Amino acid sequence: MGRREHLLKIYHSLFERFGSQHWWPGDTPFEVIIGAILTQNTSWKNVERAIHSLKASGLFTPQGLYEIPIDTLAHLIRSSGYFNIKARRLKNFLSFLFKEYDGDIDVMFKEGGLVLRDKLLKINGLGPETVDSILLYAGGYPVFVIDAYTKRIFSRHSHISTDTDYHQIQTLFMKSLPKDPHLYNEYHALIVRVGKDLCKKRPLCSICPIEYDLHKGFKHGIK
DNA sequence: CACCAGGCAAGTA
DNA sequence: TACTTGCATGGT
Repeated sequence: MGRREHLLKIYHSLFERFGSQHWWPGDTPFEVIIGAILTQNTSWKNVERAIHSLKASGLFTPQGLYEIPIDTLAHLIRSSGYFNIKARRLKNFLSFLFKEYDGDIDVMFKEGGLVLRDKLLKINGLGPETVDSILLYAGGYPVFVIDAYTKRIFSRHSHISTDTDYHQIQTLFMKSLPKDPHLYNEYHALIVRVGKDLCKKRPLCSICPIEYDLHKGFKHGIK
């Protein structure tokens, strides 16, 4: 079985088991972007509280967050942890948004995917996972998001080695799978879903839907 | 009590 | 370049 078929098979078995994950939770692309920054190394539960606080402040708009003092912003997002550094990261993004696109998210997403990705990566505080989450889940670009769960699960199941870096893993998925934002959306969300409990501790969990596929002949990871 | 959560940048050698 | 550390709340 080829890589494409195998990755699709894993996807289908995950989808069959867990169903649609309805990602990204958020009412607007703006909210998705803010959530992507706030959820860095942080549970989504704590991020929800922070977003709730931001909404309650009445300033949950690009303009509102652009204008409030950074200390006030830090206070509002307290529950998401790392609030000082995240307040700065939000400010960095908003400064970029106003400087480049007059504060208009829709205008920003008119940029080509590769161009926008490079620009976002230059913002201090936005790394590859945050940027790709923004592109896929807020902008609808066909970009596969890689995270700690993806690395852990797919290395444990021998599809990649433990030292395969972000870009290599992303390339593996994107070269193998059809360039479909909906597929990338659901696949990443399902990986997070299965990583949260099933694949959490054991090197290979017998009840993990991915393991079933593992012993069917797919042995080559990259490198 | 320890450890983790939908990372990233900065410091050190 | 390759490691290590700081950031910080809230749940288990």
